[in-house]
Amino acid sequence: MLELAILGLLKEQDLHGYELKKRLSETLGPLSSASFGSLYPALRRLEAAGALKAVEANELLVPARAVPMTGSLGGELAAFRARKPTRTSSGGRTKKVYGITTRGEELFHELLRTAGESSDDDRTFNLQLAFARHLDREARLGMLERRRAQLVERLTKARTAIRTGRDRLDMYTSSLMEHGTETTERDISWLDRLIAAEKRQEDQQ
Amino acid sequence: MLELAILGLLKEQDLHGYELKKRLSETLGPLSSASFGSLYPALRRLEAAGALKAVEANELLVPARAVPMTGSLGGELAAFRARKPTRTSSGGRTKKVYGITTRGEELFHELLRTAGESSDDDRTFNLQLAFARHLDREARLGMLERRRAQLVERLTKARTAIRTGRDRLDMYTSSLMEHGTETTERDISWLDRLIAAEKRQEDQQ
DNA sequence: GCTCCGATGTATCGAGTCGATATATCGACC
DNA sequence: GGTCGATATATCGACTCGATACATCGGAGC
Repeated sequence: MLELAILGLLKEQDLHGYELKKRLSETLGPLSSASFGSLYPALRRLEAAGALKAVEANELLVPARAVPMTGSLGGELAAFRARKPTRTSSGGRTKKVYGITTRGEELFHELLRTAGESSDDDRTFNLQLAFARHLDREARLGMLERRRAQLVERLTKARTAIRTGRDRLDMYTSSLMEHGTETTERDISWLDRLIAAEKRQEDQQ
Repeated sequence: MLELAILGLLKEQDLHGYELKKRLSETLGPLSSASFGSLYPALRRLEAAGALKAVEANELLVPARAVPMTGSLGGELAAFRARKPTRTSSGGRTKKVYGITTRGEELFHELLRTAGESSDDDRTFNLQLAFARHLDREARLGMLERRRAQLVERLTKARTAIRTGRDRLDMYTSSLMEHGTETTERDISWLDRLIAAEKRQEDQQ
């Protein structure tokens, strides 16, 4: 769900593709990554869906030297158009800054609520949690409980797999599975702390 | 690296697609998953590369009732050919059992050694470890150390991201990152135990 | 000044994966 | 006899990744 990440970041601030990519890999760290090969198509998809609009197409090709003091807008435009053909095809230093639309905000909340309902993908949940502040307490609690249930199920299956494959499993595989279940247990405890904190705040209102 | 998982499973036993899928999602659990949409193309790729060969195309369409006692092989074949066209296109209960070739064994070891050299993908490493028993101690130690280095780097980046984004981060995101770094720390400790065990055995020889 | 390099920036391509779906058979249960 | 769920192979469209192409800018070094 790259769309969710894009919309979430653009909700806070208008950004262009390259900057978006940097924030995805730095700020959101390994929670989302994403490459240009998926980012730019995603931006076009979202723009086509009316969730984004190109706020500003900042042509950095505009020379630094001052434009003649005629104040003529026509001259500006002519110069702009004249420069365009120098770009043989795509690319270059042209910035395309995107902003989120009302439709985009709606889509964002839609994705934030429903993503991860089917599919217990870790990265999707991380992304949802990273933007959980945009949800009301009830939806947030629902999301956390749903995730908890998924992890409990995963734990059950993992334990069954360990019990079933006893003896057949070599040292490395069993160590891997053991460590995996411990990690899942800790994830559940962590979720429980988040849920408890959420309910505490609910009571205090 | 679905190929690695397939080759690893077929190294132990000849299997057909559906059974392979079951083992991938049950035995190897959430370490690998894989869907039919990637499994069958992968099988065809491996077969085309000469890493696998179809050991047995078990036509379950063969009727259970005994063939007339003529002992005529020609009759058998004719009946077999006659039944074929009843399958309009693909699918059905026909089993195609695959076996690994010498070329496949080579490819397996190649993948086992080199996979995960670039890209610190968790699932790839898990898969490598699950088949680590097929490597010699030296290669195994190298693999573990390489993974350790990747996790340490990930930890450093994560800590920098937390320090950099202090204050700007809301409660949910910081909790997520905190929990992420703790998990990575535990992964490193676990790796250290595996490395230590490996070196202990090395000494005892 | 000049040139080369690395960061900035948009974009596409091929290959691989997923989830959904189509097709078909089998055994079991009512 | 008829439906249902498991077994089985296969493809489709949508999405993602990593590599690559193209293009410009700023600075470091000569």
